[in-house]
Amino acid sequence: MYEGSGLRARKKRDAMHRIQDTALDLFEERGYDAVTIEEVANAAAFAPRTLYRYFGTKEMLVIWDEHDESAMEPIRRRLVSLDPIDAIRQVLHASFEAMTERELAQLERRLKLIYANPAIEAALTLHADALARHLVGVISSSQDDDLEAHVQVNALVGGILGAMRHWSLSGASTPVMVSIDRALAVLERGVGRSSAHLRANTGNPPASTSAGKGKDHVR
Amino acid sequence: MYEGSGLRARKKRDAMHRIQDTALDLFEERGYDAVTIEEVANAAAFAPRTLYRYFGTKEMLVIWDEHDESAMEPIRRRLVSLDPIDAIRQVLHASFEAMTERELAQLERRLKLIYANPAIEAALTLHADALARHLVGVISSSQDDDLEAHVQVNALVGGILGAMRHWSLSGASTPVMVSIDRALAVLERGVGRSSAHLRANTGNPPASTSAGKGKDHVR
DNA sequence: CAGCCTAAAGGCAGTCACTGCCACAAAGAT
DNA sequence: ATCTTTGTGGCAGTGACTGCCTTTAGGCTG
Repeated sequence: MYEGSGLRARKKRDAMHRIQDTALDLFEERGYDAVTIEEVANAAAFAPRTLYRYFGTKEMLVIWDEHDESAMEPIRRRLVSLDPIDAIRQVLHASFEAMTERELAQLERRLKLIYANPAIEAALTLHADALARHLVGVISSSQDDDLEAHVQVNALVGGILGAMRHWSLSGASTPVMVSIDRALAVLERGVGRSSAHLRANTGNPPASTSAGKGKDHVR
Repeated sequence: MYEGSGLRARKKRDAMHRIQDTALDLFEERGYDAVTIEEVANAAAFAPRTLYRYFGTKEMLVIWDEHDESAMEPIRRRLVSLDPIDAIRQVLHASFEAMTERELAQLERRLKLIYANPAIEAALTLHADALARHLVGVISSSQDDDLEAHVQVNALVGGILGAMRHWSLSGASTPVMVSIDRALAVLERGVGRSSAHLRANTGNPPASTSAGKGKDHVR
């Protein structure tokens, strides 16, 4: 596993960018589902087998981000002294500021495709979930309560994804980071409390017994 | 689309239960990945095509819960007057109390399989996510802030899933509902604040510029 | 610079989840 | 009993993904 430099590494990264660009073109043009991996491979002049080696799955052609891999370390570093929300916020802010115009445009392109396509959005959720699991490992090893770490990180990741979806559904007009910032604020305040619509009952039990019929288990 | 009664409906539900039981047996015995849909179908004496019609996907053979479908209404009803956390908590409590011994055992069986198998866990995440989207629709139509609804519901669902995973990873010894209750408490308190490890900095900016290299975008 | 070695790319064949289509059977209405 | 409707079974196909093996090319050594 090589890393940053080396001709091989550069060649691979270049290839991945070319392939992703090609894929985004085709997906935008004809729809994600209507394009097969083989077509992308042909258009990008690579063997299908190679696409699979690079990206693993079809969805990753859209989801993949060059900088994702290197983002874990900074987060991990900050988690030692900061709570999860602040850690994520700082790293995200730094990332967005470091992005070029071209990268930002590419990101929006990808996000639009993601949220226009349930299959890709699903894959993104999974991807984020894997990241969450990673973070849980970091936190709970240096802290007391395991369950609390699980819940906090999962809620955090879920909340951010929710913000991104909302951003996408509402036209993607403002910068994504604004939505994410607002999401983080909501999470800090606590899920129960809404800004408007304030109420005082935080724990009265009853309501219908007639609804006893409506069971649910976990999901 | 029929509902509760009618002989056809009963027959279908019975068949689904039989098929799910068969599937769980096989999956536990030989591992989820090593069992094909066709084998499940044969063992349960149904056509593969029928399994797909009933369950849609292989993962749903494990995830499916008879009562899931009827659970949305009670939640929706409570969301009018309660905040999301209280609504979910009440419905979940009611559901668990209404469960028979046999149903509870089956639930644990399913959960063990789910969390022993990344593919199924992924599908569960997606399933939960779809439910979250539903809830967002209910809330944001009767409330002011769209984004807040997205974030809250997503965080809520994410947090519950986190609790369940933790419960599973830590041996599944206590009742699931206990873990979920604790998760809900964490969410109410706000993601930033941990119970122990209290700190006072909720918004100081800096830290490394050296970490500017570590970018990340969104996912 | 030649030649070796290791790692990556291409090609092939196969598996399996999932789908559309059509013929058939059984539930429910007349 | 007959008609209609709705669900079921079988068939053939698609396409994502994998293991395996061959070939190519980077990267290092003398």
